[in-house]
Amino acid sequence: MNIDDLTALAKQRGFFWPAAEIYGGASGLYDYGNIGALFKRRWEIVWLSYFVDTNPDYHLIDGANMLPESPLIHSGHASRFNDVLVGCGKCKTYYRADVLLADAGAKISEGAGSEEIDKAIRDNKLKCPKCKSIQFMPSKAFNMMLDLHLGPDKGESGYLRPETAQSAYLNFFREFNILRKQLPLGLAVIGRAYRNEISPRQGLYRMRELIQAELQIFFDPATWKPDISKVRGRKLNVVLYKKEPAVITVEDLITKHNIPEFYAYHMALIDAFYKDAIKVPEGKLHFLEKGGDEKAFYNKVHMDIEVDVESWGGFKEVGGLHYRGDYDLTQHSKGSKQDLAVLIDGKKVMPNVLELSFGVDRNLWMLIDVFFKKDEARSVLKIPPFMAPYHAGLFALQKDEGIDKMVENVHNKLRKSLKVFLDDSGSIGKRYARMDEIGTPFCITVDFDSANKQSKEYNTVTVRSRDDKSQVRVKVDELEHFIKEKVAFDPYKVFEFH
RNA sequence: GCGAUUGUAGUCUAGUCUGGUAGGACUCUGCCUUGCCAAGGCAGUGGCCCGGGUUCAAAUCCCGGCAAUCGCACCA
Repeated sequence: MNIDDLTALAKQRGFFWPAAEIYGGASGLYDYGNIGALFKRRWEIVWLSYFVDTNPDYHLIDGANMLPESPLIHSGHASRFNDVLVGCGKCKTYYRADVLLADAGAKISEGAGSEEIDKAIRDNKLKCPKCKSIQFMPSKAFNMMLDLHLGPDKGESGYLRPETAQSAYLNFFREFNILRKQLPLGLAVIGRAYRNEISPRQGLYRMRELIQAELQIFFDPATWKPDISKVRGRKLNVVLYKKEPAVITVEDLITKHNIPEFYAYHMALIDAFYKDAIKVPEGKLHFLEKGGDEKAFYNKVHMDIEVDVESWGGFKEVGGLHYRGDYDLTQHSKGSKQDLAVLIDGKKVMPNVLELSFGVDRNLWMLIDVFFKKDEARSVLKIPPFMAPYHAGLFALQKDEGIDKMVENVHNKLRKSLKVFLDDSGSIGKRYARMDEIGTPFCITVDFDSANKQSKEYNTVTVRSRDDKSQVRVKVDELEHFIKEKVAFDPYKVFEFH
């Protein structure tokens, strides 16, 4: 499926489309529609139940999307997100000034301002790499963060948060005190982050407003030992830094490739989430290790979780696993002048952070791409049943008073615990087809026999399954249980958490 | 941000070069027919991305904007 087909499907079937579409849209901003919002909710619930609810030490919190300037100065975002760009006056190509100067061997101080950089460009007689011109336009700071003025007049400076992680770091100390002062402690946030991307691209891949689902695990590196025996023998597809793709066992990652035990454990945990729970096909998921310049400076170990997404042209990042050391809390200790180190067994410990980070929008796009199957006969979104926006469609086979009554009866039985789509327009085949395209796993049809007291089939309905079109007759009284157990998500059946 | 390509009903698309009543498919609505896999018949709704210019006349040509795709750059 290519990018145009996917966006057409998304618009047609109610998943997502450009924000402010009737005004021509806005680059990098998307709205979720009636189906997309349900789809997103399913993904978030599944993610939470797998990564957070399975561990009594992990908790969901929520944080402000607007933050004052100070925490983002000390997190490093205000300077690190703040690139000085310089444009060639002749060919109008823009470059990052620090990169250009470094390539020319010029020395420039960290966080240098525009004036210093313009002077350095002149002093070093820099040439445009493309057209060799020496006429550069005045450099200008470009901040990836969207700035705010909180309050009247110019107001207090602030930013929309560039990552949800900061909400977890800023709340760590209070949560640590509330939650019995123990490590490890996990704080999860699902929410929006904002980046003023220069060039949003590829649908939901790079957006200016994005949804992140992140789990920040605060731990004492001296003592944290997840039970590695649960993941022993698991084979992972890994592309180590500057290496060829390989299949490596968890043990080998630890013993032969220097990956920390807790890190390898979480790689396996994530691997099971995608391959065993969501059923991303073997070979379509790998871990890509980042190193050198591509790795964020504070990360000790950094791997992207990538999935082969046809409409994005290959393997693309849908999540990340980052061992951030104690960078975040150390920085916020300095910035806030509050000591965020904690006392564990009489010893001061600056907690380390392992970050499990997922792009929700990207994951939803990926699911559509990977699981949408089209042939001459039909189009089916074969997502896992627990991800489906609607659990079931409910149809009357014919127009008939008795049947309509039975439909209402069935609907009342199901609606409390299942999301049911009622449809009475068009042929039965057309109604099945509509449900197939939004991934509804079951369609319930009430026919004459269902409503006919004389019939042996009285009070039964047919349940048609999305993937193989097979049908079974189910008693109305057993229907709720029948469907519920098939659309439920049980993380304990996927991974041995305890 | 630079460059190339593109923008026509809800979706896909013909028409644009060479200016002259915007056509089709699917969808959607109603009726008839049928009743377990996108059936058929009849009828109907709905469109040239936005703004300006040239012209008797602009979907078509020109300028500006917005948006999308691809490439470059960017992506702590």
